[in-house]
Amino acid sequence: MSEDRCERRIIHEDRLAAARLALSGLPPAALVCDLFKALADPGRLTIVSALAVQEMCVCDLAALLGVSESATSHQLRILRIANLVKNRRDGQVLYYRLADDHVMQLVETATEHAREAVTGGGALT
Amino acid sequence: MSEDRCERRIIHEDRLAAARLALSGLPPAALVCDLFKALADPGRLTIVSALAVQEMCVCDLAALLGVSESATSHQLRILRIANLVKNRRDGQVLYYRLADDHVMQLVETATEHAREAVTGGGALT
DNA sequence: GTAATATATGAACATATATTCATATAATGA
DNA sequence: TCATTATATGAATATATGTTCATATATTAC
Repeated sequence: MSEDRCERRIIHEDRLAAARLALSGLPPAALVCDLFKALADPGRLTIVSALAVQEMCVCDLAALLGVSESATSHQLRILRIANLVKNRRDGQVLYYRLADDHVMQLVETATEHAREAVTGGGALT
Repeated sequence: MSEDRCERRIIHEDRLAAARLALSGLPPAALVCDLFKALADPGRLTIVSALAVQEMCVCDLAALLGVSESATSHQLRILRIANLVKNRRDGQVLYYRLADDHVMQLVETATEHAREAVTGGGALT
């Protein structure tokens, strides 16, 4: 009759407590995670990298990605909701730009990490 | 008979060229993107945040996340493949730790961004 | 050697996500 | 006002992803 949910092993209760304490001071993981989710697509990452250079409109970005403007607009919506990009209207055209410095910093750090993985992290030839 | 694939509008060809040039100097987006994908899950992000404090074993992490050790191990594999975590064995126990400083830097920047979105980015009451 | 513990991994299934297509909105020009 | 251009968005479908369950591997104890 009893539930068996509590039979988990806990080797280091002290570490568990320390981890819980540290996590309690942070925003919910799901919230922070949404930011990474927004960057976790090659198309959206390309958009962000391009916007690091200059602001661009939807049809430019669509051409850059080689996908439809509709698909591009959907991607931009996700980036907007995650507060990664902003836009300004000039007539019929919406120009997108990065929302703040965090975005570039994230992409730069990730790019650096990727470079090291390719360069230095390979097999010990 | 002809394909209509080339009818895309290109408003700013100069910007498109500049973006292409900038992108050509970067690692492929799909590669960098894998890093964000690895962090784009609340469970994995929680693991990384916990490992920022101290190294932990699989069953500790499973207890922390409240999921099975199998699920935790699958998540750790993804983090390992993305070069975000490393482990060392002590007897039967594998202790996981962050792979390098980039990881913490990424999570810190993202956390900061999330905090600002909640704090400052809210509606203009 | 066998048993037990800690972790890893493959397959299957359920959910999440990205693109396409059709349609809606917003701004401009006639 | 009507047509056109630029972008946004909803629904549907196809693919990707996470968890579970069963099983495999590695280490230690006996």
